[in-house]
Amino acid sequence: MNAQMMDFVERMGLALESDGLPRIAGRIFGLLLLSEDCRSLDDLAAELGVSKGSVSTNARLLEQRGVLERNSRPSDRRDYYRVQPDLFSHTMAQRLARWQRFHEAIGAARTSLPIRSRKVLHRLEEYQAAYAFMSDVIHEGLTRWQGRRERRSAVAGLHR
Amino acid sequence: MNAQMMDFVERMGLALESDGLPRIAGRIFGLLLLSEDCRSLDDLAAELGVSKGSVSTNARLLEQRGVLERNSRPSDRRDYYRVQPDLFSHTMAQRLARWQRFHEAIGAARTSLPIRSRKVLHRLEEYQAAYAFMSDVIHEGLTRWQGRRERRSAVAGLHR
DNA sequence: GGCGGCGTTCAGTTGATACTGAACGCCGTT
DNA sequence: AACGGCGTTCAGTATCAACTGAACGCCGCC
Repeated sequence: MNAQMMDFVERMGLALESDGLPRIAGRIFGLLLLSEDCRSLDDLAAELGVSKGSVSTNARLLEQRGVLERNSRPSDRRDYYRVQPDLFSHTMAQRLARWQRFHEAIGAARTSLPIRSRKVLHRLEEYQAAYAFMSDVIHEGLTRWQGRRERRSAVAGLHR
Repeated sequence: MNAQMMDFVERMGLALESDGLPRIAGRIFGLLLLSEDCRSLDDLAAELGVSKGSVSTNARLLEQRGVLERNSRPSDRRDYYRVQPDLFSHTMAQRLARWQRFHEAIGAARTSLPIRSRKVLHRLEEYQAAYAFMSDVIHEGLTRWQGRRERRSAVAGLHR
């Protein structure tokens, strides 16, 4: 791994850290983003210079979040990781889900809290309406994008 | 402040904490979300049971992020805070901006890193294309929503 | 010019969590 | 059945950031 790649990996470490993930998770992600093939845990640990335990924990974390994909090979006990092929849709969906929890908290407050002020009630209603609207917009956009994607890969299939 | 409100405030504290902000910032936000009028720093500190210093720092942080708005009153040296009236658009724009930084890092990698693998190159290009597409979708949706908002408030103005 | 109320700042403490490294369990092989 | 390679787990450590509370600077008022 050359210096520029290490730099990129490190930037990804910080980027995902600011997203609430451990820094090593970000480094794993960055490294796999630049990797042609799947990589084993020991491979990742060696390349990043971190302990095997950290790589194991964080790779599984990223897999659970839909960022990485774990593969196995015949007659090989090792686990291999690579970035989720449909990375974009997964991370987008992930963000939406996290956002929705916030939205639900406001909804619960609006219905179950004894709110006297009309101004406050109106504020919460408006926020929820805006969320619902944008949620639809984003979901609709995502399905449109996936449609394009499938069409393109179908065409690419024909060219093979 | 009753128990249910404290519960909501606390939930907001955790929610914004998972977004990279201090917990107290989330609590301030939650409290102001349920408040009819502006609140002074001392007021917030007393109601939340935290130090004045924390409230000062975190309220300014939220103001800088476009979440809160700082007001002043004639012949009163105190600062008053309330939630940004157009909260939704601001937080949405904020999220997009943070996301774009991530996107730019990938763009820089794609152009300036010596990437041999076509597979990797294609992966990065696809991610960027998806980002560009969704960024447009979201921006377009936001302006549409703001249009609706203005029309509604204009109608409300007629009814007054 | 002293005084009190206000927001800000900063050193110190506390609390949380990422990370290490060693121990462990599992399993196929010899 | 012992061994080696693999992933996982966990106690211990180190690092980092939030939060406190006290000191500070500013400003209008008595």
